[in-house]
Amino acid sequence: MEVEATTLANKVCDRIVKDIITGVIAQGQKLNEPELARIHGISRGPLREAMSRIEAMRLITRVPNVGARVVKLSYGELLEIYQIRESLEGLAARLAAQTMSVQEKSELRLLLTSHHKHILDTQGRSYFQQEGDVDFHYRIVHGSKNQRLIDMLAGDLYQLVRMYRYQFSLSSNRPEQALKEHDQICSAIEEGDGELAEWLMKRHINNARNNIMLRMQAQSDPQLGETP
Amino acid sequence: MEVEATTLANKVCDRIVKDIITGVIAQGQKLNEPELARIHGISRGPLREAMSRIEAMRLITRVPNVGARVVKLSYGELLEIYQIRESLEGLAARLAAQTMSVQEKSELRLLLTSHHKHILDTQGRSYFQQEGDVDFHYRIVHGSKNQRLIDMLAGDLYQLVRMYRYQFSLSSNRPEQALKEHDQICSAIEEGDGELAEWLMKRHINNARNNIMLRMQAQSDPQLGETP
DNA sequence: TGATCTAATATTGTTGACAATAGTCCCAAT
DNA sequence: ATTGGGACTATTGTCAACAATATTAGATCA
Repeated sequence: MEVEATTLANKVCDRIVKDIITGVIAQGQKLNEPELARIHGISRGPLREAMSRIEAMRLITRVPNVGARVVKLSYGELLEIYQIRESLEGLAARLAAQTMSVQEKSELRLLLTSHHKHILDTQGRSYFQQEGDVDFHYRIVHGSKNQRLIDMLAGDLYQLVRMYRYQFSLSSNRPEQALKEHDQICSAIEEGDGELAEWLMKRHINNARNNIMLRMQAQSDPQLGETP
Repeated sequence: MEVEATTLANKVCDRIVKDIITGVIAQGQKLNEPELARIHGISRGPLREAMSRIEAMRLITRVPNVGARVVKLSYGELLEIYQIRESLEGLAARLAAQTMSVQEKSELRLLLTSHHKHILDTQGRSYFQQEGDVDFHYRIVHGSKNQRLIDMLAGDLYQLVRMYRYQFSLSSNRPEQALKEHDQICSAIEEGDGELAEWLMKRHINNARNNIMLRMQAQSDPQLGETP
């Protein structure tokens, strides 16, 4: 049983990232180094290293001699992310269809059936659905076997997406529809039809993006115009 | 005249990145912290922060308690990068065609004419051609106005591409062809034809990728098969 | 001769103190 | 009353020493 060697900076990095994503540390909040170090029981050295990493995944922004703040989420940024996801996950789906092993494909199908069951059980509304969605996309990305693609998506972007879901309460209000789209994508992958898988995935993410834009309008309409 | 405030870690980070890209620090080489710190005249604290950042842009890999090494370049990784570039820069070209200002478009065209002149002058073979190519792509990416896309491409991927060009001497052996493709892309952008710009950009990068694969085969063929 | 254990060395991880910069608060002057 | 300046505080940036881990070299035994 090999115990994974790690460092204080790593562990604290993970904890802080989790706190940021779940909103324990609010967006836009200033990060005070001595305070954070005290909270996590380490000194400022490793803490600063952890913060460098968190900065690299763009969860915080740092200004020299001033300090670090948690990023402020906006619908605009979220749309940017979804544009990129559409492109990259389309690619991932195509590659996955071409290179996934039989075992990987059957595991993906298994995941979908369990999601289906879960949606029926909870009548289509549950927190778990969100993480399930991430799972599905996560597996396809890994199925692409393109390590850099995997790192870009699973490493950074999905963290952001999870953060938005937590804090904008972006639970999909169309779980059945999403599941159906997942099912189509899965079928295309099973059949090794890369082109179709890519097309379906892009449409799937574009649908989600449109969904976000609708919500965005609904939320900004009541205030009706910021400048007369 | 506002002097940009910065930190030792930042400055040293830039210098080390440059050394890695240009091969002053060879691929696969171990990075010794005390030695590096001495060379750059700083202590290990800021140096380690710089290294964290360099790790984040995947120019080095770190193992806890063991140390950091410069990444080893491989054709496989390069192909991975080009797959991603094809996807993302296709997107960037489409967005650029839709959102670039008149001024940006004319500057892009100006850049191309200067490239054309330069190719004629040097009869199609020069180091500058490489950086010129980066310039062209760089501008289109910025024209997309998608800040996250800009960061992903200009921040990390292009650094890698430049590193490969330096160390694999990947000078394009088809500068006239590349210029022609650039010209087509530029025209599509000028006309605001996003779909065409995307398609052309994807084909352009795919061509470059095929070019790399050819060279890769030519280089590995002589050894003929690693396992009988 | 070769392998394995052990001690010595080098390198990385961590800490607390010091220096430099930015933010604040209070006071005075118009 | 408001604005400008200056001292004070808080926070970030940097350093050098210490602790923990990995690597290396040498010695011992089969």
